[in-house]
Amino acid sequence: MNGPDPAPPASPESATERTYRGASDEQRREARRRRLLEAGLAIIGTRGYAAATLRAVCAEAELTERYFYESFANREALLAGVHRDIVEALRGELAGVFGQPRADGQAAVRAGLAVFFGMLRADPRKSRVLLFEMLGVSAELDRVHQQAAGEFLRFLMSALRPLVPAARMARADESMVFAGLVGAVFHIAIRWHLTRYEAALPTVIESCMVLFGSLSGTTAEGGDSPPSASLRP
Amino acid sequence: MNGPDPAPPASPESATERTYRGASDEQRREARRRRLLEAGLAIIGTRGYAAATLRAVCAEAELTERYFYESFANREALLAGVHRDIVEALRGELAGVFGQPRADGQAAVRAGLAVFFGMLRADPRKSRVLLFEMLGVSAELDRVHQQAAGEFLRFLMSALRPLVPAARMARADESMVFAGLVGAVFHIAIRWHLTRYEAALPTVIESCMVLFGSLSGTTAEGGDSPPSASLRP
DNA sequence: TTTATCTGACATCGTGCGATGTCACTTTAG
DNA sequence: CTAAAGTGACATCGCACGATGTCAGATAAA
Repeated sequence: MNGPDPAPPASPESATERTYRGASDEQRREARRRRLLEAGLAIIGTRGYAAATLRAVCAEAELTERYFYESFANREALLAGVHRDIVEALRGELAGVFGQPRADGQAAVRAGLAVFFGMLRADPRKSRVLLFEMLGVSAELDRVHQQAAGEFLRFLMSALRPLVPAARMARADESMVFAGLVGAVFHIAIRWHLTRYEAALPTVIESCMVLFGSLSGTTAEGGDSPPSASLRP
Repeated sequence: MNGPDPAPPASPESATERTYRGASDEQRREARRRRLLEAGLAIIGTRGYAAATLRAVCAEAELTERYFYESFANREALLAGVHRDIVEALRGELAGVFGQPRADGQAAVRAGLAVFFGMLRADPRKSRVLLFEMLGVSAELDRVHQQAAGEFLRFLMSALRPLVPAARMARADESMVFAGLVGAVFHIAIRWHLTRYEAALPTVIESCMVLFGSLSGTTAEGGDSPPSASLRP
């Protein structure tokens, strides 16, 4: 009567597969994870990381604490996950802009800046996570933040580096200069956020281009005001 | 027998004045405050703001909790105080550099950068407080951080603005451009800190000057390498 | 229907927080 | 000397945190 292995009851690693409410194990896990990430973005992006307590996040996601630890080791991992989603969305769009080498590097950089600032203004919660909440939490997250800045740095260098005369970098460190430019863009974004996105998007982009333009040898292209030397406010 | 008001026992505001161990009320208060600030710098600057618990700070300062509340309303106020000391020390030294208008604006900026980066390298704890621990704690401290960046912005504009041709700023926002430069300097400082101050100070300064140089019309002054257009790594 | 898994609400544990209080001891003022 | 003020080492309170555990009821597979 004993059939050939009728049930695999205690399979190691518990590879049990079972549908529940019409969704597989993986699908349910992933759905919960996405809900937690969305809740994390909602809370961290509006009230800050300190307000993103376990219970607050779980209440926002309408899940219990157990499912938090199913997807994240701790609060910090949630912040890292939210940040990662934002950075990957940006990277995806920027890769489309900088993917193939363009003839006009400046135009590519303008398009990239439009993507970056456009996304931040479209969802200020992402601004807050990307620009404010990542620093000072832990050394690990500081590193992640720096790594994300490095991503943008590579895009910038790919488009801008061929335009920079080597003599300009004589006594400087090239990667440090470009890192400074990324910091400039970030800081301008921070100001823009704190001033509630008051300035127009083209003004923001052109302000960045002024900084980039100092690298490439090109001077102002369409100035209509006289080059008065010194003016006091 | 009842003399004319022999004792002012319940004077309002308790304006009692009395020396203790050779120091007045105010002097003792101030000494305790300074010890707490030093303890705060030691802990926040090495283990982070999260590690600066009330009891940890009081233990480091060799004072009791009562004296913490004598000088600070809460932990956040301590961080603000530590930050304020750092910013004021920097402002004092920078005021000496940028105080009177110089003939050579670039030299003034170089001197200012040397002060800034020199202080950070001399005490990396201050770097950490100034560049890492201020962001993401609270909206109030974000504002304080932004205000400190504004101080540096004013120094930078005072020395650099007369050199910038107005045409360069045609479609940009001037204060936004300078804010970007401050952000660039901060970001370079962050990288320098995270790489344990590996690069030489003059290299750091010249990397900043490359960014500033793009504003003023001046091109490279002492380049000894040929202006090869495009080079691949 | 029975059995095993999944789910959600809640309890528990240790810790640190802000805040306040207690009490012996030291130092100064009268 | 005596009384008052300053000091330091702790204790205590209520609360919320991160983290982990418990257990009854819902759901699907046998």
